[in-house]
Amino acid sequence: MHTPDLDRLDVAILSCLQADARTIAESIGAKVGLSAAAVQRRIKRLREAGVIEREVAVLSPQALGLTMTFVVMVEMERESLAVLDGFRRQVLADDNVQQCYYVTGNADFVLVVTCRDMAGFEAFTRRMFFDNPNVRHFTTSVAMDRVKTGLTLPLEP
Amino acid sequence: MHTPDLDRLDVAILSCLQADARTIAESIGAKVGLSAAAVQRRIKRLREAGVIEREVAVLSPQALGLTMTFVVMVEMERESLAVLDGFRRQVLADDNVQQCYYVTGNADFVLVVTCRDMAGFEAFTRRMFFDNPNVRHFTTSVAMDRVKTGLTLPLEP
DNA sequence: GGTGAAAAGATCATCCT
DNA sequence: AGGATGATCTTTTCACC
Repeated sequence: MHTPDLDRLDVAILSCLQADARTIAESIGAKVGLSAAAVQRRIKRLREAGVIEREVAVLSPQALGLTMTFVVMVEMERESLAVLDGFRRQVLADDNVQQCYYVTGNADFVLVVTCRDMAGFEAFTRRMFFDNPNVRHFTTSVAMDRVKTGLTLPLEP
Repeated sequence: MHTPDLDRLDVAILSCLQADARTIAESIGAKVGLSAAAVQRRIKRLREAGVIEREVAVLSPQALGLTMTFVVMVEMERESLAVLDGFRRQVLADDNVQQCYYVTGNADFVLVVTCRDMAGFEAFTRRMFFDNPNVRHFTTSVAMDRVKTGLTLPLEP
């Protein structure tokens, strides 16, 4: 993915859409000083260029009974490609893993995990860590508050 | 937020919408065995109940030139309510902070930060940490790979 | 929860600068 | 080339069953 030829208008449009993907083209146009049709065309381009990856519904974890969030730092036994790739696949397949980053430093992976309750998290640690001989160590932090739940990217340098 | 009265149909609808918020009611209806109008009505209810918090466009960090992602653990000087709240506000106001969790354990906050480059991250650490006497210590992990970038919540227990 | 008409929005071709 | 205008189709919305 390359060529980010984005002018101020594009940025303004993206800013609207990442706040609310259902904002109609007319409103966006009024805000940025463009006709509705022009806005639509730009949106189409932005979608095709992959700048807008997709449009999704953000669900309330609370409403779904997922009241607990954890941040888990995972350290692997040996950092072989096979081991890392295996864990990666496991992470992608597990619905309780909301996010996963492969990082430098002491830990190898940082996971954000949502669970219904502590029992759910225990079950998660079992299948994810204890049943996996490649996991050397993991450190759990319980999230007391989701201060910011990231979806919006900074559009201006 | 309460009332989680979600039947299988609701869950199926939510599953479609969190994958693609632009899925039209007709397609969803065909998939779950409901008329388009019925699907729309349920979606409206889910929105009003707050189960669907919002619908957003997911933008490509790469296309926006935000090639670097960091996971930062932050430890505050004193855990007074005023200090924590001040930092919270700072985090919410900073566009480079994609996510922030207030957690138990050694660290007080876990941040996911996106930046254009290392210089951008340095500027970030300055305004966020070095210029803040309440920050005792922070540990940075550079994300080499975003294995999973969380938007989908597990809908089935 | 289903059906059908009306309203709203997106899409496309065309013209304009 | 990029942006405005108007016809047309799709999708949502709402009354009613």
